Amino acid sequence: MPARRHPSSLGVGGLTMALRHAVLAVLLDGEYSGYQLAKIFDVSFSNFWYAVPQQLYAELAKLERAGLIAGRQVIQHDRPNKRLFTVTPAGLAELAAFAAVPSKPSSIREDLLVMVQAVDRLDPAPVIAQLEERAGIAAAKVELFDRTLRQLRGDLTEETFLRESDQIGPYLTCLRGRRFEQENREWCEWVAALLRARAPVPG
Amino acid sequence: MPARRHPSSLGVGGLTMALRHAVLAVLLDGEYSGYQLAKIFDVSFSNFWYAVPQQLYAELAKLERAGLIAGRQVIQHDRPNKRLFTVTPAGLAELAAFAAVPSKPSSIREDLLVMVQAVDRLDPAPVIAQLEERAGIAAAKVELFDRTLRQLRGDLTEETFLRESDQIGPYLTCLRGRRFEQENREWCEWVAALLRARAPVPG
DNA sequence: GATGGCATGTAAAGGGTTACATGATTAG
DNA sequence: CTAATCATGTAACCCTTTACATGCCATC
Repeated sequence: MPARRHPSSLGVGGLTMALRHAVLAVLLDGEYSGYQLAKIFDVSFSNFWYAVPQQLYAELAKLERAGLIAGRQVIQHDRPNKRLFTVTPAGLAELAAFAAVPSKPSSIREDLLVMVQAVDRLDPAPVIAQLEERAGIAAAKVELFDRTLRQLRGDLTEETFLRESDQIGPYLTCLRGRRFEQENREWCEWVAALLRARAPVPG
Repeated sequence: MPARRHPSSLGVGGLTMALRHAVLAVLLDGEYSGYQLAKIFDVSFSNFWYAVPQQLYAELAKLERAGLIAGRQVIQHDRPNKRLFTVTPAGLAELAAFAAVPSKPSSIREDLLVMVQAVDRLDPAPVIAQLEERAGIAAAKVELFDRTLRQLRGDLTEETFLRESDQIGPYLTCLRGRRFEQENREWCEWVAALLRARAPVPG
């Protein structure tokens, strides 16, 4: 049986490039360096994708080799030099092709939910502690997203902004992030209170 | 040069076995075969983790070798034989250790959000189509979860069930899944309508 | 005799996480 | 002098995904 293999193309034919399109989408907003992207994709800030710096530097290199982004060196005297990247026409075409293909719903995979699933047979105390901590983290993200939303829409009301601005994509994804974290917060607080009421723990 | 390392190492012999604990948590509810687990972890059913059958068979083999679960052969005459697995005391201890370690928030990684992020520079029509399709999928999952919740609580009201049952973990995670899908549905519908209003498309 | 559900895997490729590594400049 | 921020990577390992593979039984 001859194994049919794809020549592991560095070029554009790939089907499931995960990070690739997220980076392209962010770079549509403007020029960024790997370091700046790392902050945008940081777990405590990202509203639609998460990645660590190492991933981003590797992906930027691949994207540049594939001609989907172009980098330019920026000499700085007060700090280390950096390279800023922009999306090329080929990169925009790649994004358009990506958006035309039906996407699969993302997997839910959350360690905290695994713990809650098993909580009937475990000591609830550490689970309660983690739920309460997570509720706090979620609340902080809600506030962060609210600040980001205010900044994005400037002086306009949300309604006006969404009707007239030509850059609403980041606003819409930020709104989704806000809703998710708000739900997360409410659920964590509610479950923590419930578990506390059932099996009171000191502290 | 001796180790110059960050003080942020968590210390606990940190292997990040991802699926492992999810499987253990589900097997706490009772005996299941790989095939049955595959249905529970299926994308269209799972409320807190998602995995394909191949992953599960591999993980079950590893868990059994590690002594965290025990399998027993069940001879069937009307259909192929199967192996049912249960959690061993060592497996329960592993879960308890897992629950005691602070968990990190899960990454948000959603192709559809990447498309919305970039929608200002793309043809909105396919994005709108996908948002509407996703809203329908989310609505179906909400209904599925509602049926599951009713089944889990039986004749009891939710309040009574949550106060008195000794198996509320699966119910709580299912509630989280329901909330997530409901949010998803509302956001997708809202964004689709907004994009339609801004750039009317035929159809 | 074809389809569909039950039941269990192997192999290869792709993507993500962790650990390790380097070096500049500014603020305290 | 120390820490923090800026800036960029490499390497190894682990996890996930996709494709391939097998075989039984019941029903239509």
